[in-house]
Amino acid sequence: MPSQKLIYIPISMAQNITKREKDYSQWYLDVIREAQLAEHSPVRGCMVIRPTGMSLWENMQQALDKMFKDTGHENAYFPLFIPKSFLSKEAQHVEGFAKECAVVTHSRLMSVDGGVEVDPDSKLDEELIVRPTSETIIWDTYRNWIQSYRDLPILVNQWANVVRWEMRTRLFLRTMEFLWQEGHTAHATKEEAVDETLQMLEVYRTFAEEFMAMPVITGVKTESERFAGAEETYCIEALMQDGKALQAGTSHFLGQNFAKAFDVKFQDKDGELKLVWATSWGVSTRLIGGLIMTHSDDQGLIIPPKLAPTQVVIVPIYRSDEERETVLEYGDSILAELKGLGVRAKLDNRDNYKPGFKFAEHEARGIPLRIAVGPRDVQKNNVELARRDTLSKSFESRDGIGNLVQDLLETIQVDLFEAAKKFRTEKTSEVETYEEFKQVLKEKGGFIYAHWDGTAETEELVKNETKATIRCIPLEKGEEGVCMVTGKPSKQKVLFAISY
RNA sequence: CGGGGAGUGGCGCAGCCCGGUAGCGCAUUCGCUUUGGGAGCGAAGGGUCGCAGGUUCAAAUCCUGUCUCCCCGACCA
Repeated sequence: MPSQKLIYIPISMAQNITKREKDYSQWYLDVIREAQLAEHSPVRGCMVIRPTGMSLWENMQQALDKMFKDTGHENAYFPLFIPKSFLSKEAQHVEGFAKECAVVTHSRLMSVDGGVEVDPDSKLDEELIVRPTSETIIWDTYRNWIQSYRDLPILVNQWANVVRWEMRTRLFLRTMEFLWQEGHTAHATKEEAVDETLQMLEVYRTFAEEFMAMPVITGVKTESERFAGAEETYCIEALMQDGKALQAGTSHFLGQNFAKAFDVKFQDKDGELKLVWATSWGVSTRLIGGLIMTHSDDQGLIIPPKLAPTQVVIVPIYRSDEERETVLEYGDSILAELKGLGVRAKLDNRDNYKPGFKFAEHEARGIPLRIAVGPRDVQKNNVELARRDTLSKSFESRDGIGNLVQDLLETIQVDLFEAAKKFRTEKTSEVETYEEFKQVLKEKGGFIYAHWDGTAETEELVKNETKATIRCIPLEKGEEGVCMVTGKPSKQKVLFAISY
């Protein structure tokens, strides 16, 4: 776990900064700033994603999108605005989102004394809601797309922005506007829809663990944590370095709720008119927050090789123009070799920064591997290779560097996952009594497995008394027992944690 | 939305208590010297002190309102 004190302090600046006490949030914000991922926008609770952050997101998008396509999905795009009446068609759905909607009421402005005001004459007949999620507008559309069982399944995904008027925001983890992907599928049978829900949960698990190197627990949400309008919400839960849990992705089995609300029926093989079964699933830019809080250290961000916009940076070291020329030529040849192997590499030939500065900067931005080359290396046919995750350095032969880098990138990917998993294991406890639960939560935090009687009352009680919530009922079945609070029977232990 | 803290050149801050017209470090630009872990010296540019009112001869400083950010609660991907 990072010391939470400071990252990236130029010695010359230290005296100015060290005065400031830093907590985990501040550390988190510092990583974002030093890695140049994002910043606050002039609008409350929103953020500007900088190119560095965007290319990271694009890599995540690309990997996810491929996994969606591989499982038979297609991309589509639905409108940003949802007529107010649509939202009220599914009772639970409105209830869940009503409190956090941005509402468009007018369509024009007018000049008044050099300023502008809303033109009262432009009031809309029906207000438009800026989508907090797209189930309603999509199911309204699906009604027209679906008549026969031959029209099913519909397997659609949308990459979009959504707006939720949050009371309290946090860069990446909870912004008012965020980028995400939302899959919306329609099926002829319940079994097929349930299978789809579980399949997408597995896609998310795979992405989190194999690409983000972020271990997750898969499970089902309790009724109180369920998505508004869903029959069942599945999720992946990750553990951050400060011991708090992060819901990293959700996959919902929506039953026939939206089909009923939007009157989406199909004629089946047997000639009968039936309601369509639905799923929806999504992950958002919150994943970037999860990535930061899983891997970063006091030197800054650490990006797993598979997602890193730049996987290897080559830093040339030289004194004279003559040396510069030889070293850059040497660096270029390495760059060409790496690129030829499909490695995302860059040569940092900026002339206005010294090598030490570049080392620190690339570390802050989380580039997995660094190759430093100077006159001595050229002479010996060497390179200096430095790993971001372990901060270790070694000298390697120039020959075969491409393959070595490829291997090392894979190693780093695996090591990051293993390190995160080790951390999670250490931060995971299993308790039998409520006393033990409270003590562990206070002293150690992290994930706690405990028996629960399955009632919302007990869940609520634990939440009120300890702030810990049931993150999920793990899919991996455990043994039966008795509830730590009430002593009533429990089918299996559930996962508790304090969450973001 | 309730409680606490904060908004001053691009970034990080001091100045505010006790009003007198803005300063430091970093960054930027130019020059010379430097370059294997965040370079040195010299010179230069850049701020109507979050915004709006008020008090005053005079406001970054005092008063009121408002917006935004951070932390703690309630809400949530």
